[in-house]
Amino acid sequence: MKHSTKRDAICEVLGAKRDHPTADMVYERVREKYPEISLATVYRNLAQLCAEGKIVKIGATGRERYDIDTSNHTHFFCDECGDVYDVFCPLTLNGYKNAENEVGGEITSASITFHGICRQCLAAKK
Amino acid sequence: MKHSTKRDAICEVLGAKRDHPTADMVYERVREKYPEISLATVYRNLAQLCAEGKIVKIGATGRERYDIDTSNHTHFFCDECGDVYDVFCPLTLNGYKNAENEVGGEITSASITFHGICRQCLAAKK
DNA sequence: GCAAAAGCAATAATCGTTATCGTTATTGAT
DNA sequence: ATCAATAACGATAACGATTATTGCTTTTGC
Repeated sequence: MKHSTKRDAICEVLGAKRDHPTADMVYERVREKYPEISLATVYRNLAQLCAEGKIVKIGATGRERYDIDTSNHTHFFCDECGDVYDVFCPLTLNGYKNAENEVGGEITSASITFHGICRQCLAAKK
Repeated sequence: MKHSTKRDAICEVLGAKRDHPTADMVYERVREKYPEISLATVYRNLAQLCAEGKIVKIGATGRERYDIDTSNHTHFFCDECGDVYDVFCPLTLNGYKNAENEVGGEITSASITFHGICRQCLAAKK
């Protein structure tokens, strides 16, 4: 992979505000610096960075979101505003081995996601 | 909600082979009995049944899958063949409360999904 | 500097899903 | 049984997110 100014800008955007932006959001933010960038370039580079393991795609149905933090952590989706927050506190899943026995195959990963209402939306509701 | 022959057929298909079919798969299977059914009708009824809580949509990025079993259980996605299997063995998640404290909001649900290689694909690899 | 390879913008195309619209089936009251 | 209200229907257009294509432009190793 060659060096690219646009890809740098995309990484910079992902690092600056870690709110797990969508491709569109990344596009809008990069455009502030490079107004000529194309949405296709954003998609292409996001896919490329994912393939390289430099960023991670968060499985959000309908609209994908991207996270530059590839360390092991969980995500909390606010069902009210749609924002995504990180959860770094340690979580343990018991019964994992039984699950593997039940399916008979090999479980390579277990993903946990939280849904609910975030602090701000909770406060706004009162 | 009025009674409908097509909706019955869709439920029947979902009940017959519980392999968590996609809308397309449901469409193909219902067509064996009702060749004139439209894909739109399938989507419409699947959405309706979901809204009624009669079936459940499995969050599979890109292509949704449907499950007539609304009881609490987990899903295992085979990354090789794409099939989805049920996991009924009990799982417990520790650290849940800490997560809620960390985000400050209210966690209403936690979803767990497994990924890996199913029994068949594992056997085929040897 | 120069040529090869990767990157780029613009845009067309694709995919899964949803909305629209004119017609048909189901229902509950007569 | 009839009839009007309304939900459901099929066909298809539209939609939003993403991917592929194409012809041109940077970047890089030499």
